Amino acid sequence: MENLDAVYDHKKYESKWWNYWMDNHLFEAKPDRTKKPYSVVIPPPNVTDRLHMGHGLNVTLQDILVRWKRMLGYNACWVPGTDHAGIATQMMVEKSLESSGVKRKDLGREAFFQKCLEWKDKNGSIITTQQKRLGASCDWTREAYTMSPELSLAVRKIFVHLFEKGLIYRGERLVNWDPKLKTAISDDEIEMVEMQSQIYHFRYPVEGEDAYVTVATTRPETMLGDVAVAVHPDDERYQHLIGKNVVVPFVQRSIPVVADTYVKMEFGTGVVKITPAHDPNDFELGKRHQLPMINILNEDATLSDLCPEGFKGLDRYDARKKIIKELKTLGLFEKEESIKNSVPYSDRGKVAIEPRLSKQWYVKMSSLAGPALDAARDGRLKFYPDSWKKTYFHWLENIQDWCISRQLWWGHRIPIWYCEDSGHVTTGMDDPKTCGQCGSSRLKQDEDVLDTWFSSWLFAQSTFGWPQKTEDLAYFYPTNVLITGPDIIFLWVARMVMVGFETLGELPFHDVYFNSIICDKDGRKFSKTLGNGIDPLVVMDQYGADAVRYTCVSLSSIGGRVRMSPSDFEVGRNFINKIWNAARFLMTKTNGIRLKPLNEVSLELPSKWLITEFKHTAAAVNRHLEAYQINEAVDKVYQLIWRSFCDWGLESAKLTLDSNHEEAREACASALFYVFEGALRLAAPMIPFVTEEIWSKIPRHPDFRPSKSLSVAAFPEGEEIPGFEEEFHKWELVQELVVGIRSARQQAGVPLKDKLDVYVKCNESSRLILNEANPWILKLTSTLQLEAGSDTKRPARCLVAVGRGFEAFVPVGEYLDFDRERLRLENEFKRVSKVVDGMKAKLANPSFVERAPPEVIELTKGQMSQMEDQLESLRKNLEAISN
RNA sequence: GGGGAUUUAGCUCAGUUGGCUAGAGCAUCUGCCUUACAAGCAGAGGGUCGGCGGUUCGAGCCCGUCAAUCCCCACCA
Repeated sequence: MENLDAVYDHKKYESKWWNYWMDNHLFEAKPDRTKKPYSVVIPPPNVTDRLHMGHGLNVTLQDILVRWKRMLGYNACWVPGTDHAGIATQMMVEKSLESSGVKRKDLGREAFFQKCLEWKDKNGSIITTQQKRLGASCDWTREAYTMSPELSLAVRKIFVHLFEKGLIYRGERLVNWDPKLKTAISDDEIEMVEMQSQIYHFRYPVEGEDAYVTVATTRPETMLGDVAVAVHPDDERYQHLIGKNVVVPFVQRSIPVVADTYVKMEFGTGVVKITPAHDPNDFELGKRHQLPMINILNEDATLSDLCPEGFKGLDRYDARKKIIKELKTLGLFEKEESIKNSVPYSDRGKVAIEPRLSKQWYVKMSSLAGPALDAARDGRLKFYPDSWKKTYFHWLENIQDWCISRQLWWGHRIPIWYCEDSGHVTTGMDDPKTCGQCGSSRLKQDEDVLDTWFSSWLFAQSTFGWPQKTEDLAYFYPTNVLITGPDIIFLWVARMVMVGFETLGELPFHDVYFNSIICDKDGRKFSKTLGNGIDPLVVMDQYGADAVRYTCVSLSSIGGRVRMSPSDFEVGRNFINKIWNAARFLMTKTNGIRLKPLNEVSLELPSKWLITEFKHTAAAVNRHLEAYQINEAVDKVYQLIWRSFCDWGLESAKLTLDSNHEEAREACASALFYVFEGALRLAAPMIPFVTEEIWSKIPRHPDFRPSKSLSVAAFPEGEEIPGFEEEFHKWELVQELVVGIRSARQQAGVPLKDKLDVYVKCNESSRLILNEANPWILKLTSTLQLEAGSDTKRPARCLVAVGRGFEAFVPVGEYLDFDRERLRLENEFKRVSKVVDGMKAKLANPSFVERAPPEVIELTKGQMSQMEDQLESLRKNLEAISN
């Protein structure tokens, strides 16, 4: 027999088993029609990412499900991969270039792209290395990357497909412009930040009159692009102005006063300045009134050449100051007020975005949304928790067209070519050489790249080979479940569903599990700026991957948020330590004992109980995992190993194992290994490293088929053993008695070393059970001698433990403190009488007896008579002690 | 403005279709170095399940309402 080290050294075993799994290709999956597939694609992290606790939880949840199904015999395929992260990567590379004094533009497109490739090769594998450390049982030979040739082909295919279907179009409209990154971003990539702002009131002189109107704005610099002022058509204050012109100061532009119901009379002054090129509402109003659009911003948010001297070239915020100053000089400034408003910020660039007029490529979404909505409505697509469905519906029902072009260099270049002669626009799976309309060869490809999500939305099919008709795709698609955060329900999940229908006419998955958002102990999201994050790598170093996995998952129920502090991981570490020590003890204690199949040995009561506990747990774990109640499943395993196996199983087994009854020892050891080995298999998906190490060292139980790794051993399913259920309840009685005696003794202050006698009053069937369990009861309660029977008399100077169907007297002689014991019994009496009163009232209620199901009534009756007996014995004992 | 989530022990949370005396971990208190584990063992205390109302024989669970906290979406001249 091999021995286990005194202490579990996670560093040593994690790498050992990882290498073993990899060397034996245990997680690789190929289509195999003899097995049922179970496939999952990972939410691809950005190549720029470092593992944080959110990833940690997400990866662990997926890994538990995948390992579980793999052990159940499914052909489990978990596809890993990363996302090229257009904006994030470009920012990183630009930053590192700038630190050596190089600007992106100076380098040029080709060279910059090359730099990005280099950066990706060097840093892009960090996150995947970290996922592996957690034990992610992906098929790592399938590692996907959104800019790989295969996935790029899929991107090209869907683009061409949508273009030809008329669902991709180029439009000139206002986009969310990130002036730092100098690119458009989609509506879903902006974040509204509430802040204290100033609103400025100033005057526009009415043309040809000695009058003015007062407008209010938070962005006065946009006045240089004003093309009208608007009032409500019913506003009596301004009727006389409608149709007249006012003059924009600085540019001396004469602009009309228009009437539009968009204007709210009660807001501000009731007059709105209209800047169609820089405000979405103004844009719409401008279209209604055929107003011109004046683009006053450059791509870096400095004022454009359309602004007058003195303003052009100024940064937007400098321009704001200057405008105010000049308005004051002109006597047109009225006042400023402080208000709270929300300002759109770029998610990535962390600067205020500007609505800016530009030409971009869009996907028309409304027709794609239909099937995605239907699937969720009719239940083919399920969310866990279900409440996210509303969010999903709301977004899809109000879906906006998707701006997919980005003014970046890092990404999939848009496969669109413009003919410089005819202006004809073309696309295709192959790069066109000549214009399809005029035959000219002067073609120019679009400069922009595609939104990164335009590649990751295809992840469920592109990673299996789409658009090729591969065997992988036929076998593994659709995937079984998507596990991700609710924060990307629009950006990713909904779009995956839409493109799933569009590419293969099928849902990409039927279940979506949304994992919790991880917060610090004060309930704040982890963020870099707060510095409140817990680095999974640090805690893994400290406590081990298994401890981190266990803690993470046990803390997070489905959905919601989970508060986490670094000390929480001690719980996980303690659990790992407990299993390790249990294994050590079990192995040394049973050294040399032959293990036999369970049907060849005669099992003792506690063994039968323990085996039944294991079966119950196994069934519950499968049930919970099936329902995505993963924390519940993990908790069940914890309780089995710690509470049932260690506290009761091993403790009571000590007796038998120390005896010289060889057959009993064999039976006992066989049962212990049967359960422990099974528990390891139950725990393996959750804590794969430590279980694998122990499993490799413990002797093989003859009831199990050997396998080359615990990772591919059979997962226990909890089929019951006939006749054991009754034994199970017998031991439960024993447990109640043991706890009762221990409690009475301890409360009375009897030292453990003092062995006392116990006299139990109970019925005949209980007596038989207690007799059978006699040696264990003695052992577990420091009892010298136990007598049980229906006519047991209460001895003098004793403590009493009253349980379901028994009364246990513990004569303690000197130790008896009458007051203390009386108080204890009184409290117990109060507790029980409360319950009895409740039940009495229930049974006295005629409608309860009439309408409740008979089995419930029977149950209540049985409980009540039992509790009345308890109450009666408590009363008698109180009486006895008071005399 | 619209939608969602949460509220259960001092703390963090379970509680799976309404039905056994509401559970766990941590923390606290008490006693133990009882043949593996003090990162442990044994015991104890602690909850009118956010408030109110309703449905029901029966509510932590279902409905309504109020309150608090948080999140998402929309708007913000």
